[in-house]
Order: sequence, then C-alpha cells, then structure tokens
Amino acid sequence: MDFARKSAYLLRMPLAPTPNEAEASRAPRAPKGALAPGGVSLHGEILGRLRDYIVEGNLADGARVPERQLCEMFGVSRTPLREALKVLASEGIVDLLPNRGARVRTLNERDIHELFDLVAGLEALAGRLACEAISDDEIAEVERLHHDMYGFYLRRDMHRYFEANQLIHRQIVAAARNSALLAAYDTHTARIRRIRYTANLARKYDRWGEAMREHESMLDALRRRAGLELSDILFQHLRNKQAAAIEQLADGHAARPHG
Amino acid sequence: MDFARKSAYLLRMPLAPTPNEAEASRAPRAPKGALAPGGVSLHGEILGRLRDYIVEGNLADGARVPERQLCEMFGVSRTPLREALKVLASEGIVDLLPNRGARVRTLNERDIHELFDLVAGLEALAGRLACEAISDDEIAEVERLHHDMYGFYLRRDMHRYFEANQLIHRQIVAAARNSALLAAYDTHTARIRRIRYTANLARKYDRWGEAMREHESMLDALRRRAGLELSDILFQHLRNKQAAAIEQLADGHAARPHG
DNA sequence: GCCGGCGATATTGCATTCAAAATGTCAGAA
DNA sequence: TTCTGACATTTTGAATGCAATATCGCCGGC
Repeated sequence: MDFARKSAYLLRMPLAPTPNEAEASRAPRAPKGALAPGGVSLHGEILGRLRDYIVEGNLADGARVPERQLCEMFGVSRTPLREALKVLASEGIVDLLPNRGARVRTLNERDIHELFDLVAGLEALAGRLACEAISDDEIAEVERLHHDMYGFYLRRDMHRYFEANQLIHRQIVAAARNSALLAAYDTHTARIRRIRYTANLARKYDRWGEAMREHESMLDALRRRAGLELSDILFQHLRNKQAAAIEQLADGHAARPHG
Repeated sequence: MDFARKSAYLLRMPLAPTPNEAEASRAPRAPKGALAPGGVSLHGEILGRLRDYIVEGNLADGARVPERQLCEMFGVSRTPLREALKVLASEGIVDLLPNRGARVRTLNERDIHELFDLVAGLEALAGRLACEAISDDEIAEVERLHHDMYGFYLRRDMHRYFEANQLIHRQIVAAARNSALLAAYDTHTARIRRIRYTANLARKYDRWGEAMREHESMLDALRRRAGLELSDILFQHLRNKQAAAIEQLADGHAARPHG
C-alpha cells in the first residue's frame, strides 16, 4: 500500500517556493493547496503521519484516539497533534466529541454510498477535463500502468493490482490539470481507501474480471479523447465498485456483527 | 437547520462581545462530518466565525492574518484560533507560511478556473443525483426561490438576486441527499464566494438575463427529473459564470494592477 | 539618495500548565 | 448481588510561557 500512503502525503507537500531545492523527478507534482504542511512544521508532519496511521487501519473503527500515547509515539507535545486532529476532523477521518476527544470515524453503509457517489462524480469530471488536456505521453503512462495492472490481474496479485489500479485512477485525475480537483479527490479517496481495498480483496473474482474490462474501455475512450464517454465509464465503474464495497461491508458485518 | 449550532452559539455570545463582526444570517453551513464544531468548543466556534470573517472580505487578499488582534477580537487565546487556522488552510482559505504565519489566500486566474470547474462538476453530480431523490415539495421550494429571484431580477436588486441564486443552487445540491457532496460543495463555494458575487455584480446586464434563462431551463429539467439534462445545464451554467468571473477578475486587475 | 547590515521588537511555533469535565474505583444501601 | 453515589484519577480544552524566527527601524557605506 505504498502508493496510497505516498499520494495522500504528497498532497500535503509544501509548494516550497525555494528554487534551490531542485525537486526534480518527483512523480506527481504537489498541488498548491495549503503551503505549510510537509516537513517544515511539526503540525504538517504530524498531520500526514497521523492521517496515514489512521487510514491504514492502526486504530480500530470508532476507537478513541489516544492523544497522550500518540504524542509519545510521534515525540511531540499535544499542541501540534491536536491541531492535526482538528484538520483530520474537517476531512472526515475522525469525529470530535465535546470534552471526550477524537474517535476514528466509522463509515456506515450510507457514508460509503455517499463517498463513492462523490468520488464517482469527481472522477467523471476528471475524465471530461482530462480528455481536453492530456498529453500523448501521459496516455502512454496510463497505458503502461494498465499493462502492469493486467499482469497483476493474470497473476492474481491482489495487492499490486490494487496499487496499479489506484495509480491509474489518480493519473487520470491528475491529467485533468486541476489541483483543486486532485486535492479533493485525494481527500475523499483517503476516507474510503480501506473499504475500497477490502472490497477488491475479498470479492469473488468475477467482479475483478469485470473491472478489468471496464478499464479496457476507459483506456479506449481516453485514447480517443472521448471526454463524455470516458466520464460516463468512470462514473459507472465507480458505482460498480460501490456496489461491491457495500456488499462487502454487509458481509463483514454479518460475519463480525459487533462493530 | 443547524439549531444545535445556533443555540450553543448564542449561549457563548456573552463571552465574545465583538461589535465589528458582521455575524449576519448566512447560508447554512454545517457539514455533518466532524461532530464538534459549532458551538460546543471554542475551536469550533472560532473556526466558523473566522471563516466567515475572511470569506466576507474583512481581510484583504494576501493580507497576513493578525493572530493577536483576532484573538482579542474574538476574546480567546491563540490556541483555538491557531487550530482554526490550520483547518482553514486545509480548506484553502488561507496559506500557512513557515514561521511567518497565515495569509489570506489570493486566487489567481488559474485558481478560479479550477475552482469553478470543480464546483461545476459537483453541481453536475448533484443535478444527476437530485433528480433521483428530490421530492415534489423540494421542487416546489426551488420554484418558489426561482420566482423570488425573478422578482429581484426584474427590480435589479442585485444583492437579493445573488442570495436567492446561491440558495437555489445549494437547494439542488442538498436535494441530492449526499452530505459528503454537500460539505464539499459548501467548502469550495465558500472559497469563490466573493469572486462569484462581484462577477455577477459588476457584469453587464446581458449576462444576467442569460443566467435567468439558464435557470429557467434548469427548473424545467428538474421538474421533468431529467437528471443528465439538468446535470449538463448546471455544468454549462457554472462554466458561463466562470467565464464572467474571470473576465471580471481581469477587469479588476486592469483597474487596480497592484494585487 | 539608496542600499545593505545590525540591533530592538514583534510574531510565530511549540511546550507546558491549569481548570473543567469525563472516567474509573469502591464503599454502602437496597 | 446489584445499584448508587462520593471520591480519586485521567483526559480534555484552552491559556500561558518560552525559545526561535521574522520584521522593523536605524545607521553607516557607497
């Protein structure tokens, strides 16, 4: 799950107006969102690390976020950690309960439904914009990723398949050349990352093959720069993932009824 | 709608006697995400008030955010104010410069272009979803607002027209019954609110009439619950606003070249 | 006259402190 | 036993303190 980490992290990289710091061949360019976070301020670093820590599932759903313990773990005082928590709350990663601290936000079926719809909308928009802006090189890059992914599919390498998949989607969103869109995409995909993964992971393989076919037609539309078509394929593709994720969630609940 | 927010807010009032601050009745904004903000915690209250304060233009573009002064104004210490600033930074309202505090984020032409595209995408999604979910009563409500707006248009009451306009758009997004979408919509429209207003305000009236016609067809599509059609109208409508806003921005720059 | 260094001041980022609230413990009554 | 309520402990939310950094004003050199 390396990429996943990285993407959310890169999103918060500073715009670093310091030119001497040649940021040469960094894969996705940092959007120009809030300038500070990254490595400059403790707050920024803690924000990224804590987000990863939670998103990757180190804290159970609904668990309280142990401030003092995390402070020790990160080696900082409570101030920057609490600042990070406020931001994570605004991102929907945690809930803040008055006088009772932060808890890891539990996504119920409705939340997941909403988030997938939202991400589907963002990807649809991205597909439309990307077809107006994407370069031949970028298309070639997507094709390369697609090819890799196909290999992982054939070898049934779930983990790498998932990574390549994420990368393709993000690449398309990035190709839209809209940093606000990309930032929103990263934020919201972070929220459903775990779900999405397990949705792919634990599914019967038939959905997997279906997803591959959908990706084929995505690539086809992208090559022809058929914006509306690509937009529609992406939207449907996400909605199919949504269905799989929700089904998966239901199964999980059935198996482990105590949430 | 957010009674909880308001009531707790009123309770707090005696604490912060700030006359300078226009705490007018603003469009409701209470994404369901994080639970705390609102009125329970100082942080939550300050977050909302500071956001309004900035979005409403009380600080100039690019101006530094005077921590100490705002603390006095709100009657709180620096801690909750700084927490709020981190959140506003993650929303793109301010930039955080390492060791140099927060500055009001200046939107350049490209930012505005991106934000309008993003909001257009969100509204397009909302239109699609809303047609699946909207009730007759909600449609009637939109019609009522539309009628009001038409009255303001005829009377050339720019301010109220603008308010009704915003309300219509938000109503449609709300009708999509997707709180994540609504929250994202609120966040991103907040960022362009000033621009959007002046775009309408200072424009020649021809665009105004055009906008009214577009709203007519929106309403028509909504009545027929023609999701894709509404989606497209909204997208185009926003892109027209975008063009107007950018033109407006260019004019402003020409008139006041030092930004 | 303008530019660049230098010290004084103000501001920032983070740690620490403190009061209020929640949580846990346990004795005693029903 | 199980419930209740007082008390001690922990945790939270916000204020304050403090070192590091930036900003401002002044001066001399060119």
